[in-house]
Amino acid sequence: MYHDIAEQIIELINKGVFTRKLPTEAELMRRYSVSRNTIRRAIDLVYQRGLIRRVQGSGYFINDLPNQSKAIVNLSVGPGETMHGGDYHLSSKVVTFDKIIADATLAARMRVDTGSELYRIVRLRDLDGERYCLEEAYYLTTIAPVITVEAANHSIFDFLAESYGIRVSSCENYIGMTTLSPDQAVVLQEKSKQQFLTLTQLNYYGNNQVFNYSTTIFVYPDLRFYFLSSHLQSN
Amino acid sequence: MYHDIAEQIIELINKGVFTRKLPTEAELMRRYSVSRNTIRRAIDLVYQRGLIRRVQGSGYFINDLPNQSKAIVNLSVGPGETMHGGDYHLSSKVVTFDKIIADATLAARMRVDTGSELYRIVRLRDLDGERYCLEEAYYLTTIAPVITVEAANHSIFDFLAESYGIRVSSCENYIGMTTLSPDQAVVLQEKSKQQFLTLTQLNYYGNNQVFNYSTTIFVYPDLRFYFLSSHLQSN
DNA sequence: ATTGATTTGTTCGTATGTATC
DNA sequence: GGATACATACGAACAAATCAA
Repeated sequence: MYHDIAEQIIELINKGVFTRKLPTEAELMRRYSVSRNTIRRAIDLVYQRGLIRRVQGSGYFINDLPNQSKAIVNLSVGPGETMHGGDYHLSSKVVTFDKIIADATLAARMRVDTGSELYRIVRLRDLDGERYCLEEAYYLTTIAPVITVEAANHSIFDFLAESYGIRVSSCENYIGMTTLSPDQAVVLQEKSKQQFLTLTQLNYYGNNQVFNYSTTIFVYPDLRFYFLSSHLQSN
Repeated sequence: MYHDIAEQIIELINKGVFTRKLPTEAELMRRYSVSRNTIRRAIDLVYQRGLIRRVQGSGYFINDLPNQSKAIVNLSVGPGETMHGGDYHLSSKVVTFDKIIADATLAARMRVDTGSELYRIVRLRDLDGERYCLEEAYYLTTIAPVITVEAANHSIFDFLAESYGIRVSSCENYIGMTTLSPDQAVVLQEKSKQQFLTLTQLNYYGNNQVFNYSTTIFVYPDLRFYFLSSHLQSN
């Protein structure tokens, strides 16, 4: 339930219903007819998404991300809706779609046995008509025996959720830089010497297993990754 | 209290006392003589640091970050102890240390008034003797009237905590790429055409105000930023 | 400047649900 | 099916920071 409440609050923030602050806990309790604990858990989720700051004695303040950059990818939120703001269109074109056998390095990265069968899906993605990224993703066929081409052209995660009830529980993220391989340079029509931001993600299925490994190369100009981190306070 | 318990658990993970899994909640309750709620809150913090995965009915599994890269910066943890693992030495050499007046763009980024007085501290940092990063940081003098050179050569955040009781509550992070300015190229002894990873951070003081703004350029080879994100599950 | 009300933070207890083993 | 282990939800009390009269 607190998940639902969190989503509703997030939607109200994105719609601009809540601007500077959230309502107080007491008011949210009345609004949703739940206990304080439940409201606070919902607010935790909103907070973890990097949308608010919490100030004891004062309230919950909504973060207004400054436009330092044309495009800001919010990595605190789930896959598929990473762009900050909301009004944009992300399209996909499948470049490669086949089954492969995991070699030693790929198996190590995905923490599965060498020889495991994997779907390989390479997609070229555009953001509002402009070239956005090249994504190379691997899925364990033992977990998702069938993935359709339609799904690959839209949202694979949505497909997996609907068909197999697979939901991502947590995701490890690695950000770095890389140059393009000759193949990638051709597909992306970019120079092979230039450096690009890359995001490597390891998605965990509920049963404590990696089911997806992906590396995404971003060619969108002046891109920024955003996320909020909260800190432990020793005393 | 759950902060302290979280730190102890984290230390036990880093020391290798807990390897594959954490003890069960029930056992941790006994061990620390606290209620289940408190243990769960502590575990929440460990989880948010990206150190464990949670699996209902089974337990808490410790993440073992693979060595994809020579250096992995864990951004889920606080400033000053960002490197994964623990056994390393980060040294600082102050390049610039003065007071300046915020111009329009800097003021906008820090969300303060134009004309606010700021400390500017530029530091060159080495990791285990190897050139690591160039950090340009700004601090509001209204919040920290005096910052010593000694502090700048060591940990400014520790200094602020001890002297003024300032603790970071939350931190916005922006990751991108940049080329070096001529000055920066000279200081770093790098080519001005090359691209480098940059991390821009906005640290919030408890009272809902930005007190620190910094941009760090990383020149360490093959660096990766790591963090864990958890996802909302709609149903 | 102090007090009092408001608002979030922490901790306890309890009960029930759900996934895993 | 039963036991174990984590997830969710309610209620209650007090602490601590903030804010306004």
